[in-house]
Amino acid sequence: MTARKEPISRRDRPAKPALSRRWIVDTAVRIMRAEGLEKATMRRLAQELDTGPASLYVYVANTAELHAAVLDRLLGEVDLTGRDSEQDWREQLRAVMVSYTRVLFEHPPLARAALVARPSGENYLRLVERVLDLLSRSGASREQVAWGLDKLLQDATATAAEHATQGHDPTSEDDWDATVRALHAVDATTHPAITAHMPALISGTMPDRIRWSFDVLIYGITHTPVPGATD
Amino acid sequence: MTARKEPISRRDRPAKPALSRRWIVDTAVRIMRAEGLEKATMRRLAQELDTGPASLYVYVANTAELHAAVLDRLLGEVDLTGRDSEQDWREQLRAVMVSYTRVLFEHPPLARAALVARPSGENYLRLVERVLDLLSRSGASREQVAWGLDKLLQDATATAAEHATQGHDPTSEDDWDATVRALHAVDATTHPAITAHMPALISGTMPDRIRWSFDVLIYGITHTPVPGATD
DNA sequence: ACCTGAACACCGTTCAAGT
DNA sequence: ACCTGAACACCGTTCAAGT
Repeated sequence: MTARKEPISRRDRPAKPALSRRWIVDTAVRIMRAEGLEKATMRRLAQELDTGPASLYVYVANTAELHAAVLDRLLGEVDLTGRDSEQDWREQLRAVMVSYTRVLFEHPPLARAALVARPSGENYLRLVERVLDLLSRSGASREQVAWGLDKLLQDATATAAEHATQGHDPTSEDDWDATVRALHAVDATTHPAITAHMPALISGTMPDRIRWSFDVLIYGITHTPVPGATD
Repeated sequence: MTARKEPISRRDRPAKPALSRRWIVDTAVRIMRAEGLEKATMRRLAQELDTGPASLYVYVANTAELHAAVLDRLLGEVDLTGRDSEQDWREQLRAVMVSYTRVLFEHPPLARAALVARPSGENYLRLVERVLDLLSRSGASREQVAWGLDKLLQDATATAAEHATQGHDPTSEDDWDATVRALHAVDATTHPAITAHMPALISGTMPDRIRWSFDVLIYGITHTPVPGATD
């Protein structure tokens, strides 16, 4: 606690805050919001925190763990309350999933990180608790509810992860466009099914597709028994 | 065609094959099989092809496009034929999806790449054609079949992408383990639903979960009409 | 016209050496 | 004991300059 260094160095710049896991994650979130997750690198973080990259490894094991921590922080923004007027578990669950999807849609690289490094923070557990609670009101078996949770979260996460639009500038939107072009360019003789389904393959707004996916999963989950389940 | 250089340099090493997109992708596939997709970098590829990295950009636009090409090459291994004895479209489709999943499971980084850079190569189109053909035999509407295709491929791709096991050495399996530990450590008072569903949340073998997911999706897809569909 | 050496602007992670 | 400078071993992509 006793100052060993010259007080002058203290006045030169604002007091450098002590490094901590919390402060590192806070900074990573700030950089991600301003410039995207890809800029929240160990080196950049160290620079921002006025230290060397090696120092960060005292508080986080590696980049994957850091990104998992950032994800959990973001999951705190998911709205878990249903509207009070809404009594139906299905619509409350839909609202939670829409909120979760919306949060991930703002940061697709984070959705991709979520597919690799499974989260396990407190906000993730809160989300899991809420989804299980709502889904169990369907009357489906415990096994169906438990396995169904994974499918719901996986579907939303994968949909957000696919939503590339790297810099959402229209110059580099070639990705989905290339697939659409390939589907259109297909020969009707060699690919009759693609030709027959052509308008529908690329139809639908994102909200419509997300709504339909949710309905598909809920219907499937509540009607498909888990193999070997005892109840 | 006329030799301008000393013949001696020709004898020093085997003739350097002419660069081509095909040869680049072949080499990337070879490196991926031997050491994983993460080693199939532009620089490593250039080294392997005895040139500088800049030369590759004459044939591939960037790393994402290269990985998409590698994925399409791998998709050539997906078994699209159902067994002859099997007449049921559902079981034939299941076999195709299991084969697709199996191919991606051998290279999870490729599954992750597939979620980002949508493929559009010939083997991808062959797979799409086959899945649409089989799924349309369910009698579901064109819209349900078209949107259902996306869900089936997305589910299998995301499941493979999640299957991290980076170097499949047991020392770094902390990832899913951490989630399991977090679920177990949860307080029964604050997280009653997690506690109630606990055994089921982590139960099930991968084949059982994959089989159930397929059944959930097929049931949901064939029973959920697409909003605003005309047929 | 076609190709590429060399440079630019970065990465993650480790470990010996400092305080 | 705790922290970190500097190094190691890489990246993707571009562009001026060569053949």
